[in-house]
Amino acid sequence: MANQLSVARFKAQAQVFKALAHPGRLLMLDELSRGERCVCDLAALVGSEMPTVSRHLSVLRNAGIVDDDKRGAQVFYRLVTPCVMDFFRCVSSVRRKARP
Amino acid sequence: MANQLSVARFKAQAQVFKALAHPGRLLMLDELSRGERCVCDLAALVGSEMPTVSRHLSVLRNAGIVDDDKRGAQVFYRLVTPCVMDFFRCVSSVRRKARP
DNA sequence: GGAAGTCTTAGCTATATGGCGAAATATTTC
DNA sequence: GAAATATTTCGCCATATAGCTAAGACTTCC
Repeated sequence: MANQLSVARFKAQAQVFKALAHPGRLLMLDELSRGERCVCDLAALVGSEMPTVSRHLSVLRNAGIVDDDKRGAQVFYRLVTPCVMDFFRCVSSVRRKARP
Repeated sequence: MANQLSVARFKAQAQVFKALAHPGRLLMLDELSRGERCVCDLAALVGSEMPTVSRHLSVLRNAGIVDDDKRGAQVFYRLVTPCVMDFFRCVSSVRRKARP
């Protein structure tokens, strides 16, 4: 059986993948790859209610993928680790091999 | 609001991330990166019952990440898209920026 | 300071996911 | 062909996730 150290490491890594495992969150990340956006912008983009979007953003923030910056009444989110976007190329190649 | 095409694309991508969003499955993928393994090997590795492991493997197979090869009474799984392993480096850098 | 705008938190419900044991299926061995 | 081995599928329960509305907190505008 695997040792505890690697189990803990994979548990932490799984958290990051879990944060990426939602279409709406990927859509928001794609948008954030072109610059910071406020919550209202992202809510309009994905077409969900603001509380829902706020929750999604907190998931991404807790995973260390985005960061927030409150300016006035608005909160702007931005991508912390742009390498996340590089995943998509590989994911596309995975998808081409997926069975329906 | 986002167009339907990109929504569909992100939905498919999210499926791949969802398949990666489990510590046990990451552990198995790490093992498979060193060569093909039968289900019983992987079950011993993660320390779960075989039905559980078999289910995890079918998730990975449906996502296009692994493929199976039945030889005799055993079924061997192997990594189809090794680029998946490259994710881990980036994920590590994400984790270092995550808030606890 | 009250109204309007922006965002988050809380409470609720519905659905998805993960684990197990039991049962079904396929293969080898005797 | 019966017993043993390897794997998958099924049925069950417990927990996690996602969406909503309502309510709370903060900022700006008048």
